[in-house]
Amino acid sequence: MIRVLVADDHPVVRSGIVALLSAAADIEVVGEAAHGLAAVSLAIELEPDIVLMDLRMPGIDGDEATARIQAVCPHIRVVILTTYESDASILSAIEAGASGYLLKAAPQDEILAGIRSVARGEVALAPSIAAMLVNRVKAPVGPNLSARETEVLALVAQGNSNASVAKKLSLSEATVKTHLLHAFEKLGVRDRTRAVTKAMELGIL
Amino acid sequence: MIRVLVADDHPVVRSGIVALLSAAADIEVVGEAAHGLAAVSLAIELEPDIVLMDLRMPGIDGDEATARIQAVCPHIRVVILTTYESDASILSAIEAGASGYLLKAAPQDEILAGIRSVARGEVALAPSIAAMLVNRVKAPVGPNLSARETEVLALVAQGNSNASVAKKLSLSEATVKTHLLHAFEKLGVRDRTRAVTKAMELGIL
DNA sequence: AAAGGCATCAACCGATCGATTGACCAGGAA
DNA sequence: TTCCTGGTCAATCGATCGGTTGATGCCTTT
Repeated sequence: MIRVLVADDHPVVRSGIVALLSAAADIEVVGEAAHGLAAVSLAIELEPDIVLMDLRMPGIDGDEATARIQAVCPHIRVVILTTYESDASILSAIEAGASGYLLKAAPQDEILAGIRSVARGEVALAPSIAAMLVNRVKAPVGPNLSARETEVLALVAQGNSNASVAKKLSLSEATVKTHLLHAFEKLGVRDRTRAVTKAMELGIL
Repeated sequence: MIRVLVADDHPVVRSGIVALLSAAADIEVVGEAAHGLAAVSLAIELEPDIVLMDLRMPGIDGDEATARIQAVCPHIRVVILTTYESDASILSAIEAGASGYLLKAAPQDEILAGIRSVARGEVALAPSIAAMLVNRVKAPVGPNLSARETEVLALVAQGNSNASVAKKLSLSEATVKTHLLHAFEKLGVRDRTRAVTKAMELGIL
């Protein structure tokens, strides 16, 4: 019997998940949490095999909750079940120690299969997520702005002029320009405004 | 008996909603749709009292589906049940003809109460939504960019120069500048880059 | 009819930006 | 060591932008 703790701040969604899990003969829902903090304390108290967790929750979010659970009880495996499939959220969830990342949009048996996979010690990823991660690794085409370049671009995004950025970073204006130009090249862009929007699209800012 | 059609692309969520509704003695779920188009055709076919609809759906989204249903069957009332509470999505849903806007984060009985309200001909809004609308009306502090200003700013966000924007909109450069300056004023900003990021923060772009 | 908001355009000017070129230094990889 | 990357800086110049002022015409509201 796989013992599962369900954490989701939406009552409707939570009850839907619980109903789905309860209907499976080999899965037992041992607890429910409505926010991140409750998920952490319940996980420590109940020691479930798996925590099925939403990312967006009031207070501390799924990432943070996952990290805290992993810090105390590394044997508990966390599976993220969420609506979103943005690059950033997936990566940060996996960094936080999640063993699975499933989408609410997935068919129900896919979700059940994912939970069983993780219970067996495997890693469960939704197909679209897996594809995305493959792309990440395969094609580092994602423009790697250096730390400095990102820093400069972030200040530009806030409406600072080159001179203003230079002052805030204790640099010469020439250096700021250089960093920006390098960022432009990497982003394939010709002006600061587009650089900022593109960086945002790519999740760099 | 209130006859309800449930439209949501997430199986887990949909079954949760259906379970909730079915448990209510005065509500009957007459159909389920997994995407916007199905919601429209099922609504027309089944003529439910209420369509309970998610906003984000594959193909045509909740807004569009709502508008189409209202166009054909204005007596069917649409209630949006979603995760999001951004200004823009709420307003466009209401514009599309929705009679209610509830959040999945709400307690279950609040959702049921909302459906019953709409069935009685009232308008049901989640408390936080209501508060937001009040603020909208009370404090038009939210910068209202004119259509033209927004259009210009959007092109600037894509990296277009003033001249380039002028060309694309068949305007003189002078006019583009004027629009941008007005946008700067309204956004309380001094340069184009910050204007773009601020507009994004405010959900204008 | 008058007033105000919006869109349109013009001319001007100083400030800023973007492009280019070239330079120096530190640190890691080959 | 040598090569390469990343960070630092400078000088210059044309292009672009932002601010300002002022003007016209079209709506809607009053």
